[in-house]
Amino acid sequence: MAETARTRRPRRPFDRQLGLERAQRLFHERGYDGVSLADLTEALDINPPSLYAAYGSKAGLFRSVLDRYMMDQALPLSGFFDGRDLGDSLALLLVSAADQYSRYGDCRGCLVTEGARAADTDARRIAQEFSAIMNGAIREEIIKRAPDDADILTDLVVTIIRGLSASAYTGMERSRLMATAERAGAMFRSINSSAAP
Amino acid sequence: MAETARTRRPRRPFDRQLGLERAQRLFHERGYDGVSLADLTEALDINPPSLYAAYGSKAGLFRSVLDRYMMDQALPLSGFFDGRDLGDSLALLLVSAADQYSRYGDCRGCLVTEGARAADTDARRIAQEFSAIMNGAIREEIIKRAPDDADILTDLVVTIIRGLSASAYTGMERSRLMATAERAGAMFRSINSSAAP
DNA sequence: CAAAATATGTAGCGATTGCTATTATCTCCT
DNA sequence: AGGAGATAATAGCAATCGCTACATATTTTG
Repeated sequence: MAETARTRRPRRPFDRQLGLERAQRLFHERGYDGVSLADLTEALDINPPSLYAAYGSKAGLFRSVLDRYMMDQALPLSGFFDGRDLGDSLALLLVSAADQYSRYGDCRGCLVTEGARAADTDARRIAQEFSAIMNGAIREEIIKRAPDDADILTDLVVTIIRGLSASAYTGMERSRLMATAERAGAMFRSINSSAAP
Repeated sequence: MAETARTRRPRRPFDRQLGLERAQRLFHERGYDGVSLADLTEALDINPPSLYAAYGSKAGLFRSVLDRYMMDQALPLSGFFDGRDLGDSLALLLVSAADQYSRYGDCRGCLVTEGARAADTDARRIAQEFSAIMNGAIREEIIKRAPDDADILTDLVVTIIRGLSASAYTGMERSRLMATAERAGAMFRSINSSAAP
């Protein structure tokens, strides 16, 4: 071809880990549907073919991002539950979630929870896989302490966590979110006295 | 013009109220971002110019839909609060929300709450306007009964409602959602004994 | 009954979507 | 140094996005 490009700009292989980091930030700030390929390639400073070679697709990149997110942002569940009674553990879980969901400036809420209702079918399915893993892990901890109430308690905790994520994502300020989680947690502390039907 | 169309199909003015109904269903099932103009014009059985003449834009149609939704699906707040103590009122509010969010087949969760985190900027802003109205109304009822705790209690109830909407929207089955709301409500019933700091 | 006003259907706009065929450049290995 | 293989950039694909100019049909009005 005639090759207009004397302006062509060769480069060294890009850092895929750094790319994941930047993509995570974007997805977290704007949600899967709110981020376009163009946004991603610009943020990672690469061209579309590189992105596809590295991550397979936009949804594939999202999956890799969620993997990374689960690795280094997943709440240390067993740490919450060890050496505390169930009510205190669940309270701590809620407060920790609220803390994380409002700690990082524009990356509010839970990336997985919010991703689970993307309009894009693939992204939603992927996020819901991760969501099921998280919820299953919570259930496993609860079932050890309250086998009879594990299902309902898990549903309740997970639902409140989803609420915290939603409130964080839609802009509730950090201090109020934390107070909300504290208050919700306080209700769990009386769990042993009010749990029995 | 040459006019290929002897197949052209004239019609009477379309029913805008019925159009709103069908659009509401679509937005509720798939979310704002998940519904395209093509989806809408097909569902309403009209052409794009008619949609724009009637509702102004996709976002304008969404606003009209939310208006309609608030009119005939808004929970009868004052009914919940009259003649009950605050804990019972809030419990009833949660259970009623869960009931509504899981009652209508594929239209799960709260249209306003879910709309408030659309990727589309306009849709999000519009839904958040309505959300603020709803939350304000809840706060007004609470403030009459517990002026000192109104802010935190409102945040807590609203956050749990958001969680119920999220759980419903992402597919939690009705019986479990209802049980979750019941359980969350039960925690509010002890509110008078545990509310004071 | 004809003209004005209103609302429709046809067709397609420019922009953006996620994605890829092809080509140029780099690194590595002998 | 020079060829082989890997990885990047250019350019642009078909499809869809929200939306609109224009012509045709219907309804209302004088």
